[in-house]
Amino acid sequence: MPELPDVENFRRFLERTALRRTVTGVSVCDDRILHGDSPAALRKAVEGRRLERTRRHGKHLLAGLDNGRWLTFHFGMTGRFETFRDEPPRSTRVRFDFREGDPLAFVDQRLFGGVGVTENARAFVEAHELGPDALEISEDEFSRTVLGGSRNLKAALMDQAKIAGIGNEYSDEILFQARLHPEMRTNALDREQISRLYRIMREVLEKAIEAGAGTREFDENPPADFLIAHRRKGASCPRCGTPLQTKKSAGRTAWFCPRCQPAPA
DNA sequence: AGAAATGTTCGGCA
DNA sequence: GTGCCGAACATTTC
Repeated sequence: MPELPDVENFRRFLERTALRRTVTGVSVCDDRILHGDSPAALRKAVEGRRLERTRRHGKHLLAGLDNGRWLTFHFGMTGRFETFRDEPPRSTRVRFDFREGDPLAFVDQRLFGGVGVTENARAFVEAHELGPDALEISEDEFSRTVLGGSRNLKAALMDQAKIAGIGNEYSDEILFQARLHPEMRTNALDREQISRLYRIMREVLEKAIEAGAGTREFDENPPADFLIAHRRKGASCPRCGTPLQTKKSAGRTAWFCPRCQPAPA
């Protein structure tokens, strides 16, 4: 679930709770979250260091330490941060203790996320073959790289190598707001449609961030015109009431309104 | 009880 | 190289 808007709010949360604090302890509760790296190496790089800055690229979050290294976080499908006083929350995989303030838990029930350390933030982004962040990409590059070629439009929006940060849920949301069918071909879009899609992509992501994506607040009170909250069986289009349709492709489910997002010719 | 959900990586196919 | 597909990974919820 965590996509660009969620991770942006995790970044802001990390700034509020951990920035300028010194890490006194790192406890790895489940080694699998390190994807083969050793808990000792993580501890050695992080313990005694101060968190000085944060950065987000697509769905990845990095936290800069005062030794020049970066803590890296990916949230997989169920990852999130939580602070606590006494007992760490269930499914805590890594626990960070600070000189002052409450400890921080990296929680990830399904273990698809990851925590690590890297020497170089830029090299990290390159190693993961990530394209520009979805809120940084220019309209020109969006048009040339994301929509270049001839491919399924929804798949193009989710291609992290071309544009980083959009996953299954937000690609559905963007296409719903743009009133474009997920199975349109990228080369079928005209200039005007491309411009509009680019603008709506930014609006959706920004609105989701401001509405608190990734927090309980968002789950309880998602924007009323968003499709996201309706992505479940038996739901209808929040705009016209038509029953939503799904289309499965490569293991992902696309949700869309057959009336607002008519099938390509 | 079995499928579905989600993101990334990887192997296979045209 | 391009584009698409499904499997694998782990876990809980329907």
